[in-house]
Amino acid sequence: MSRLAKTDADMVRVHNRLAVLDHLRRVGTTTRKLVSEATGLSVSASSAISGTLLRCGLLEELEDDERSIRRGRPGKSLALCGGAARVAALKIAVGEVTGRISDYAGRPLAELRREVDISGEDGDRLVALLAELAAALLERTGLPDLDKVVVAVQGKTHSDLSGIVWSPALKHWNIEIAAPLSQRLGADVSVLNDCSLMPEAFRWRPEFSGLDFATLFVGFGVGMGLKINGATFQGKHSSAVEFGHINHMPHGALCRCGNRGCVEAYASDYAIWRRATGGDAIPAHRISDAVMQRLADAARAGDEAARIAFEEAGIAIGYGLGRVYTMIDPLPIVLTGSGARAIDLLEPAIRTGIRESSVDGLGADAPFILVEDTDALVFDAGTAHALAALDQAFARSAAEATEAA
Amino acid sequence: MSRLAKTDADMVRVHNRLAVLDHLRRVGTTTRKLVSEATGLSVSASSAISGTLLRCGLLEELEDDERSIRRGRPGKSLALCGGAARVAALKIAVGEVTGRISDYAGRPLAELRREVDISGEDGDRLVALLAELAAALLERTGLPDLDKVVVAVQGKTHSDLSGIVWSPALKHWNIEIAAPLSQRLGADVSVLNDCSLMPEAFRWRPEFSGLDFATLFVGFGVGMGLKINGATFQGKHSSAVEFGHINHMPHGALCRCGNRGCVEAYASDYAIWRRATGGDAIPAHRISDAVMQRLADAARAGDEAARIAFEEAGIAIGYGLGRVYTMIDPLPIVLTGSGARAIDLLEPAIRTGIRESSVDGLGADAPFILVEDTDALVFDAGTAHALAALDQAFARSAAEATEAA
DNA sequence: ACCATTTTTTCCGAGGCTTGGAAAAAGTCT
DNA sequence: AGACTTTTTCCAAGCCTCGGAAAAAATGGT
Repeated sequence: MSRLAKTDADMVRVHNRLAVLDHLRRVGTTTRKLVSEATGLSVSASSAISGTLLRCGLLEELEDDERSIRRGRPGKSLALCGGAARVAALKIAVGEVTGRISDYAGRPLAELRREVDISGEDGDRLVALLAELAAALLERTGLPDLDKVVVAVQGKTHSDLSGIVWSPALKHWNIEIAAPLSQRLGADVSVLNDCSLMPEAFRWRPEFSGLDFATLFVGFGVGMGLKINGATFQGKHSSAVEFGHINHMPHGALCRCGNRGCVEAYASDYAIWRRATGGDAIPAHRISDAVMQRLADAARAGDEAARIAFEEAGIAIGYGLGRVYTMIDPLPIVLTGSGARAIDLLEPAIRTGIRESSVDGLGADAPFILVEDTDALVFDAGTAHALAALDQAFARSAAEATEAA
Repeated sequence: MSRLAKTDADMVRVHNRLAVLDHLRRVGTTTRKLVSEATGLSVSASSAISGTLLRCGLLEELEDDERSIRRGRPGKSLALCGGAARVAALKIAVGEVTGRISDYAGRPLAELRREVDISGEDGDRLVALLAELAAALLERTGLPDLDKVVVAVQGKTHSDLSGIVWSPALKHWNIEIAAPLSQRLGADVSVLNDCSLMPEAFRWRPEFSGLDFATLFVGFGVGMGLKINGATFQGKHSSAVEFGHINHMPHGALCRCGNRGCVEAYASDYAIWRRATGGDAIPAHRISDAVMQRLADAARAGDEAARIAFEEAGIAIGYGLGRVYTMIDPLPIVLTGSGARAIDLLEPAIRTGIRESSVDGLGADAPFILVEDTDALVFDAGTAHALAALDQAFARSAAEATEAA
């Protein structure tokens, strides 16, 4: 019925603890005084909150032996205590399951990759595979258990973070992951779409602070993540921001999703490949990075068919971005995937597409930021998402810890 | 630097007062007990806050002489005190300037319409015209002054709510409105795009509570408003959600904005008219509602050219919605403008368009809610926006009022 | 070495807002 | 008129944060 709920002292406490943790995530190491300046809290409050978090074991005081430059009592350095918790970011993709485990400070502890044909797996076996991967990761670190797990999935996921609706990596539909995996691992599990999760990787990076932007993956598929009004966008029904399936051309090229004219049907690896090689069917298997690399080299060397394929891909991406810009606003783009490696071939066409499809050509000069390692980006994003969830939980539960002291 | 700011008792007080005001806006009249139940506040707190707001003159106790049905002490009815403030919603459109003044309870007090050719006006004269309109409205009500004014504009407005970037109603660009009009009227002024403002009209309507939806205006232009994650979307750079200028067809029909293939170039009055009459130029003058009505009747009577014109309009709208749905999520649509009157001609094509352009045809069954009176919708929206701003201001300043008592 | 200076941290009382329970108020029902 | 029920008010208590004072920990100068 009513939309606005009350607030009380509890909320204030939770919010302010979160503000302190958030500041620490941004700067890595700080002092009570600096916390006070960054958050606007009084030094007394900053000191009190830091003390509580220290007693909870979330923070630790560092023994810094560097002689201070300035006069006066040097501030005691505070940092997130890595040992306070462990999180895992797992990734389900075509033909592989990968994962990274990190400590509470965000430091990676171990990474693992399993190349397996998972296409035929049902829910039970997929969960078992993920659990086994998590166990193997834990074993490498010698640590006992996990506190939070994020599963990033190629494909559409449920908006309640419970599992997979559909994935190109799997034949089965509607696979429940979160609940059974959570039971196995004894940790909270969230399942999200890999592309829409990507902006989380920049959550605490100072150069992206307060900035709205989009992440764009161009590869075997085309996907987008949106950071808007300071929050990573999540749809109500599905993982959303299906940029690859925004229609580019009515009744256009055939897309994997069954529709015609999607951006993906022009800009994904398979679309570029089939356009360059003269077909119009969807290849049964994934086009390898090596093949795409050769195709790009051919285009650079003057192969007309290849050049046109990349150009049309760029136009489709550009029109898609222009449409997004018209709706939302021009945004900087973080670009990753095989498209990032072929940016020299794509960029002019992308900018042409934006210019032709947005009012006054707005956004045609939006900056592109290239990220080479897509896997690392997804791990960073999943880890950040997991840590943010933990911070929230810890800020809430620190109430009990206060009494324990 | 840091994103999360501190919270303290002041914030709690402001937030909770706002919760009480918000509840009152939703239900109209309430009691202290009901406030407590709706907000989650204790009855003591609810009573204390109500008392403060009463002393501030924002609320009033009603003498309800109806005999209570239930046993026990009857709750004393509380309602927003209309006399606490006055707000105006002004509207700038092609060939007219209109306005409505309302009291703090949201009751309309007067409406006025000036049909004038404003196309050649510069900033000063436009501000003077608006000020004169506001003064005339005030005079009708016999009230002294305004507390908040919202100006809804056809066209693009600055995201800082300061004025107009460009409007089809005006020849001049970049007209500053808020600051000079505010100085004249002695009230805070906000300038917003009419279409993106529309969702505000439903801010406190119970059937839209907590619901994300879009408002779609189809008429002389095509515009959209977006309520998303509980907030009315506002772009960072411009008024945004330029649905009418989302590209429908690369290199397609010529649009007023200079681009080719915009949704507006297929779905607006002028687009439908020129398609039906066989031209491809943009008519110099606005197509009247009467002409559009006749065109619709012709289509219903079997005129093939007219039928196709409406069908192509529907397809363009449908593809546009499908693209939005693919990005965000399927949303209910509140439809208004001449397009709402021709919904019988448009709807099948719109749904076809959505089906062909969204993954799995998702959203093809999204509900359409028709609103006949577009002017009233904009006034409702402007008034709600103004009242929400006042509530926020009052909740903040009630601090001083506490001491005054 | 020693003391003044500077800066950070801790400690303590005060103030503000909400809470929960008790008391008061204002009706209905028998 | 008295019992009962429900709403409202009143008051002590609990949690935060804030501001200032005191303590702590380093540097710089003599």
